[in-house]
Amino acid sequence: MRQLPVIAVIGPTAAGKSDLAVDIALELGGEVVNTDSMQLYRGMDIGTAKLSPAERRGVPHHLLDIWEVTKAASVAEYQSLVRPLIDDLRGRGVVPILVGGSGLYVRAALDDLEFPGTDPEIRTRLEAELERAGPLPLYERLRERDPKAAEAILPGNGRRIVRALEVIELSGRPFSATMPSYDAVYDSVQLGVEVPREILDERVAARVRRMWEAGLVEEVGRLAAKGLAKGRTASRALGYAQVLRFLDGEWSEEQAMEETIRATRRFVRRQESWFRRDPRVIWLSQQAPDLLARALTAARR
RNA sequence: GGUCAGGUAGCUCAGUCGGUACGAGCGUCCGCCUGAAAAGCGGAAGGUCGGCGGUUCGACCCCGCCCCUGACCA
Repeated sequence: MRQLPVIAVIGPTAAGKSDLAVDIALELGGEVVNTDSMQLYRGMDIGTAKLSPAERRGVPHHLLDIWEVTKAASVAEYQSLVRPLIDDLRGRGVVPILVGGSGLYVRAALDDLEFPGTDPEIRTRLEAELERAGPLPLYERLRERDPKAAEAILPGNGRRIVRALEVIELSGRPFSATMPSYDAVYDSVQLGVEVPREILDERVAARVRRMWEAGLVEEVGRLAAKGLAKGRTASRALGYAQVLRFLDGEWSEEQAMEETIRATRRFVRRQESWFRRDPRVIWLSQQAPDLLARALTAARR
């Protein structure tokens, strides 16, 4: 019997990916693999809309709750965890069903992406320079050393410029040598869950309000005690960043909630434009009554 | 009823001592980004400057009347 492809359920926040993934898993005897950068954090449950154990309906979920909030997220590290996991599942004849809205993480799992390494010393030095002189001098240097990379990165994007220069210095090769492609390493199918924008925006607002009712503020308070504010990435997560500002007295609670809705909407737009450009994605309307059937058809091709 | 303040981009507001609105932030739309990707970066579209008259070569800016909003007085 032919092995089923790796399935990835992608799409914007609040589109209904997690539930569909469980549906598919139950149908195919698969297991779920998280591709969401923030659900990797332990204790970040309400704000990341992590499925509760009951909602997982007995389907094993992998790569949830593996990082402390003080840990800085890293795609490269994520890749080193997810690849062996996928291999293991396939080895057992289990269909891996990836779910999550972190586009780069999905690519890191599925595609032939290599992350050239990092060096704290170089990184620190470049970041200090960025702080001191702004992005332009760094950008000029990048243009000299790697014109192709400079073309892909905008002059004001300090963070990306620093990373490119770091890679060049570290590897002695141009950053552009390892730039992305759409070459998959697995036989895979990406299912994009699509929701009309107006409806999605409403779902986002409703979901954020529900998070508040479910105790997001208390959750953030608990994580704050564990050093959330010091976490370079976790403290920036949608909802968490805003509640931290509320807890600091900078914003009212109402304001924190409104800002969370606004920021989530912006995020949704970015997710859509990221996923839209990948021609391999098979888009399915979340509204279709036979969504699961369509998803299974697409998965079996 | 009176006094004062104000009516400029979808929203909140700058601005022009009369010479084609340099507007800004937010929102909207579009896009970019390989070790922070729920982060980071960029581009675009939006205005007959409350209405009607008047003064002027020329008014969003001056004058008159009107409408609307807010505060205060009665």
